[in-house]
Amino acid sequence: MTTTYNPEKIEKIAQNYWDDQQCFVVKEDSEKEKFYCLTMFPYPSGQLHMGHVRVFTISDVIARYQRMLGKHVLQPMGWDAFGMPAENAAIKRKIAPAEWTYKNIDYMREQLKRLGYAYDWNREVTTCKPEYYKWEQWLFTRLFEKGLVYRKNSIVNWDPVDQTVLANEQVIDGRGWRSDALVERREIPQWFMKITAYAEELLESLDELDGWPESVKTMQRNWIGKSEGIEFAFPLEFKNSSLTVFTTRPDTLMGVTYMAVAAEHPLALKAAKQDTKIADFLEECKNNQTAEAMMETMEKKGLPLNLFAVHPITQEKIPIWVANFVLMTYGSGAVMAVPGHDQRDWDFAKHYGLDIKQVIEPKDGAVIDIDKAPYLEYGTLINSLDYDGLSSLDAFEVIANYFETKKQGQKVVNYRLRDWGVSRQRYWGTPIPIVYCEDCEAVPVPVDQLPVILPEKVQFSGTGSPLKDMPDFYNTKCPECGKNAKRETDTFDTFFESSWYFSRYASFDASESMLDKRESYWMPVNQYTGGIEHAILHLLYSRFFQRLLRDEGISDVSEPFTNLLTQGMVMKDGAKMSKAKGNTVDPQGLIEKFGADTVRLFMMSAAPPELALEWSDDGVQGAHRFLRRLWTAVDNHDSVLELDLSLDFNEKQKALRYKTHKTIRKVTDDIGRRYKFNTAIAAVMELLNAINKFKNENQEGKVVIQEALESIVLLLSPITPHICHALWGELGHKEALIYSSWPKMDESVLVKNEVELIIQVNGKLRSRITVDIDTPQETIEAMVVADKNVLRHVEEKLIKKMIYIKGKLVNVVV
RNA sequence: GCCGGGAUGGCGGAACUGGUAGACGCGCCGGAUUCAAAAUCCGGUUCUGGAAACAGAGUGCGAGUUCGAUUCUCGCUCCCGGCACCA
Repeated sequence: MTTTYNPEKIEKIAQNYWDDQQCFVVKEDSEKEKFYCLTMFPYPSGQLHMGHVRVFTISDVIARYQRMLGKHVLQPMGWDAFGMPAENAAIKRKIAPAEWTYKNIDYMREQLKRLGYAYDWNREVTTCKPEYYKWEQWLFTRLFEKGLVYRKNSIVNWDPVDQTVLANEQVIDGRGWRSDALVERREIPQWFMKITAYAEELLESLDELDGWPESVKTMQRNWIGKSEGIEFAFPLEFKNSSLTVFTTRPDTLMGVTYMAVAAEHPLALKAAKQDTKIADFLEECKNNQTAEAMMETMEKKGLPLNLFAVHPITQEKIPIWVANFVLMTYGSGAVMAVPGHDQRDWDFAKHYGLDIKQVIEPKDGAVIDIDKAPYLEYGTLINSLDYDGLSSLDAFEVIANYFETKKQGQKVVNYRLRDWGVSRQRYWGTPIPIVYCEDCEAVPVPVDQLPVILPEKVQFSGTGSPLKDMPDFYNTKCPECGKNAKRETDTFDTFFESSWYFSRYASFDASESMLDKRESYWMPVNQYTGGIEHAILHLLYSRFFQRLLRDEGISDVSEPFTNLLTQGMVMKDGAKMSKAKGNTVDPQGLIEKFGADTVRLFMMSAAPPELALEWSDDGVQGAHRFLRRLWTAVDNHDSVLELDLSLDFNEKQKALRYKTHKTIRKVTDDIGRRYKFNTAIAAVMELLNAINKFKNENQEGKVVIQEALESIVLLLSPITPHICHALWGELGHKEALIYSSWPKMDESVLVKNEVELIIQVNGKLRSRITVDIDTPQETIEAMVVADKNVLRHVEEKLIKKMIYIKGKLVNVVV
């Protein structure tokens, strides 16, 4: 009797089975090797999009595969629930962010369940709940006591019409996205975490992260941006003060022809008081956007301050300029400009007609025209008085020593990494647990008063945070002196929540502490999967947080993620699929039409995980067709309950067994080592094609087909678990597939004594011969020379040599 | 601008360690089945020439190394991601 493949029905049956048997609920079990398989948790934006389906399926395939290897697998799921879109929805739809968020979570949880992921739903973590954010408030107050958090002024994008702070994303061509008003830079006090205190450790331990992609480690190294240089002062002319600069190229010291300071630098601010042109320029700089990409790509502009520094060695007068490209946040906010040997200094000098001096020449003494382009390499010093003839490297030491002995400067290590600004002038986030008191200043909220709960019933005006209009929230008593005081109304950056959620999954219901001893069973995460767009910020902050937890004594782990898989984005119309860009494809329709297995299979077969995947609606059909063919193949087969593989098989049967075991080997390697699910699926498709071509003649044939079909069902089960659950029963098994182990390939089936050799003439394929694997080289060469396809291409030409790669090819060079 | 990726048939991709370019799938073409269609099954499908055998070209562009390069080196072009308040 034939049945048809009905995904909706069989998927429900499989999911109910896993649910009833609590297959994915895990407890700590020291008897078994644990495997913590994690994906970056989603922001509950409304519906799942294809990027979610892709990353969750990748992780689920790995989790189910590891389970079949006998490991004790934890795969949790939760919600990165704070964030801007909830506030936007609140303004647009007049619905409170909390209500909108919880509704989205409920909908998306159902979508995830429909896709059949092997999650332990008992451990679900939602970051906007007080029982979660209470612990980051607690940690923050601990770090406050330790001096690892501090408050300082920093710059934000200010929308003067909406009277609100804008995210970089909300600034479009320098204007506010709603108001269209020109955005201003505004300095406000904000809270910072001292990630720079961990810069060296975060950098060094990258070397030991063998399970991370090299590209991500390189990005993090460059982001931390360690550079060794010297810091020293240029005295100011006629003044009893000096201008401190940092340079990585002290060897070019004699080539300094001007200095440049940032627009926020005290010297610039002072000069502006006497000169309206300078004041206007600083005013103009206030419209520069805060994003680094904007700073770097804008036109380089500057003005002389009519101030001069004195060169510490030559005593020459050096003009000081203010320039829009100098960053107040890096080094000392001032640079010594060496246009002869720095591209940006050169561009600026050319534009304003400043001197360009060559002080380095190439090691081979080649003559270069410094007027055409700066010379950026290391070399030999020239035009540098006593230092002439020194190499750049030697000069670094000599000049550094000169300043150190004169006590005018010293060698320093600088990092590009800046401290993490965690304050956000937004409502929908974790309240920063600080109280401001007139007498006691900033006071952390004591543990017994935590959590500081974010009120969920709010009205949104669209201008600024509603917390600022809620006296019930911000009016309080000072925890130290008891006087009337005001709460901080800023909230944490949402990266705060996502920097430790992975540990909380292990101690998901701990109510007395942030983490408990279950954390040490599960952490670190064995396999972390997520988008490449998180290569720096999220992954670096998480590595930082893990060290904070370690140094707080609540974790023994330093590195949170042992292995990292960065999956490429799902693109549509050439851009990342995202809600903000409005180019999303809703997976729901596809699931309803074809079933979860088809969607999972298609996502995994369309591209390898790391590659960006350009979405196309075609191809889903093909995946579905394959599953139907598989269903039919099992349906047409009479199952053999006892697999007797010691039978005497004929050549055709041996050939199918060879294919079966080669496929097991390939798929095991593709899923277990390479994470190439697309080629694993291709190999399984080939095996099914081979089964369908196989003409069965007898009982031995049935055994061989049974073996091949069982292999397919097992190999595919991490990718399409529902159909495999059903087919496993069809094949005669009483015990459910979920309890099966990963198939083992039989080496003896793969022994072959004949091999096909590729014959090339001058590297081009001309013929092929099949020989016994042990044929001696001389015999093979004789066969090659006699081959008529080879002869045609050799003709009268002289054979110069023959290259023989055993078991692979012969190349005849003429 | 800086940092990290990517580019292979009509399309998604394969070729893992320098050794058969195009596995597998989509699409398309032809055939079988059908009153007809859908579905299914069989065959073909890089381009050019050829009935075929076969020949030539071919992995973004330009050089180089090598018996042999999609793979390594150098120089470009274009696209994507990140650039610290999108998550």
